[in-house]
Amino acid sequence: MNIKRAIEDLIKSTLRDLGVNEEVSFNIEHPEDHTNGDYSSNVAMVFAKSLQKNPKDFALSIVEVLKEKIKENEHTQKIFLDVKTAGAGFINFYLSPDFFHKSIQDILEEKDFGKNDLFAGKKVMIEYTQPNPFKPFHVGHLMSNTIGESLSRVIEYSGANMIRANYQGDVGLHVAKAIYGIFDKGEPDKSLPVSSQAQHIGECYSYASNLYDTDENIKKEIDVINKKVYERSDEKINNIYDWGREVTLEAFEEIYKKLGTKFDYYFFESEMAPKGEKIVRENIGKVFEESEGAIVFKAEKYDSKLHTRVFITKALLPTYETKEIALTTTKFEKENPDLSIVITAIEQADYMKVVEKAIEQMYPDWASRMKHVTHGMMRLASGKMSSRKGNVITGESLMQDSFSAIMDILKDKEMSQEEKDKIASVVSVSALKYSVLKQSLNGDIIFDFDKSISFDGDSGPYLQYSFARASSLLRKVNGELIQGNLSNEISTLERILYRFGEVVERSAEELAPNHIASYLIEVARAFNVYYSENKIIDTEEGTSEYRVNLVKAFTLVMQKGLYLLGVEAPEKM
RNA sequence: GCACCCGUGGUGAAAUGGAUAUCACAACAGUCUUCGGAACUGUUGGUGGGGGUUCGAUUCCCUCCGGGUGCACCA
Repeated sequence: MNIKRAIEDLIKSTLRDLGVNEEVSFNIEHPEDHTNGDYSSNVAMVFAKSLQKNPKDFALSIVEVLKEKIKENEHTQKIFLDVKTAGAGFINFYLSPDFFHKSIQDILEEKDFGKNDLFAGKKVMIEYTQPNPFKPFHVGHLMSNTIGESLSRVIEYSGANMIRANYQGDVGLHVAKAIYGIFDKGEPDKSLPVSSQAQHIGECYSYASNLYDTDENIKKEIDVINKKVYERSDEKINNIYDWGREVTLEAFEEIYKKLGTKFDYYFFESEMAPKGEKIVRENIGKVFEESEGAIVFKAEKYDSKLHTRVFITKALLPTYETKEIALTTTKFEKENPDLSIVITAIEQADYMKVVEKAIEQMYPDWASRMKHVTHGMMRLASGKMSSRKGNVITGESLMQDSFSAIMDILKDKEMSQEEKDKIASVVSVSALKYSVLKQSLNGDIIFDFDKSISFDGDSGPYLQYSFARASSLLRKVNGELIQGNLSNEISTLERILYRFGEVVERSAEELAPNHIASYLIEVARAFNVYYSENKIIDTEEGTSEYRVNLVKAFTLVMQKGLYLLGVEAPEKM
């Protein structure tokens, strides 16, 4: 049952009864302090002004009618304990113990508790991660992947048919740099795991990249390699290219597996260039124009805040912008999604607006279904991370360090090595993902290694720990359970578990996973407090069935919530 | 220079225009015969400056200051 919607309906019908026909939006929210009710509405204050009434008085008359309506219906009579006014004109709704007890039962019984239909019947394509073969998989990619996977799950849970896509840059100058570096520093030992080989290639890239900026002759050599890669005219280069592309892509695949992502589509820049170029050339004079020898799109003609960008260089090479057009049209031709989301760091924001404006001129219907979601940059204290300069923390090394730190904690626990590996992997991924997802997407993340793998307080492992603790508890329950009288004292845990669905819906609506993360922290805290204050398994008095159900409901919500963040819920850790 | 994003305790963050601004880390003080201490309880400390809109502003508008990102042939 959707209690929030029920309250909204009650208020609306009350307003009609009072002769208020205006359509003004009002809030229904949870007061921070539950002594102010489980739900609270500002409806009286919102309408007071236009109706020229005193908000407190108006609130009182609304409450009077509300109470009548609640009494009229047996169902609502059971749900609400009280409705009253407070403060400047708030109307506060107090839910009954009955409601809370029933809500625990609902969580246990409803198969997809917390689901909503915001995206019901919609096909949504989402593109995220976008690493480049021959370059390291750095923490920025980890961030994009984490956000993309979580959003995918949230939208999916809101009813959509999700299609996950990745776009990888397998052509361009960075490839030539890496190949030059491999020529100079040698190939890695091919018996090593692909991740080590990929790491070597990444180092070769950074090495050559520095030389490219500082040594004029080497720059020329790399430019020659770049041309040869493009033409596929040199067998030796082709061999290295084919091997390097495969190895780095395989290494990415291992990372995706650890992170729990599986893509339905892999798009490559190499496939997009010819198609994009054709589209751009066909629209010269209509959308694009020649300027200084290049083919450009003057976006400022359509929107003064945008700027001109080059789509085909005067050396006749298609740019990233052109490939993006091909990528977009390919997506719509293949899947025709109702919504096409692309997730990148915010540095791409203006670039993407220009490209979207160009697409709008040619394919207005598709353009209207595009949505660019940006997130802040991962930053180090020392400044921006750049794989070009080599001052990156790779996603791989970070995951490894996090893994080792957890192995250290597990070393004295009694479990098999295999079990420890599994747990360390699941917990380390959650530590990293949570540190990204707990905050809103805007704004940079100041990257602090110790905090990103912190295991207590506001962290992913804290969530998992509380889940494992509850699971352990449930394993120990045996024997006859006592029905007993249910208490009228309602714990914080009971007061927030039923809100899960509201939080998921809000996250889907705003495309903001951080709401789920902060909700889960509240839930975990509430559980840990409940746990410390209440005896669940009671060998003397007997174990209460309701308490066991409450713990069960907690594990179900936590498990589903962790899933939506892209994290597993281990029963032991 | 222009555009966009961001300024919240010492640090990192939360808060849909609402009530006494919420957490975590750090610091300090407790809980330890534990249904799993990766836990629980408590203390100290905060909205960059100035205007405006509003019954009410961390939130919206203007301005200044500070940080980040982008602005023609890279991706």
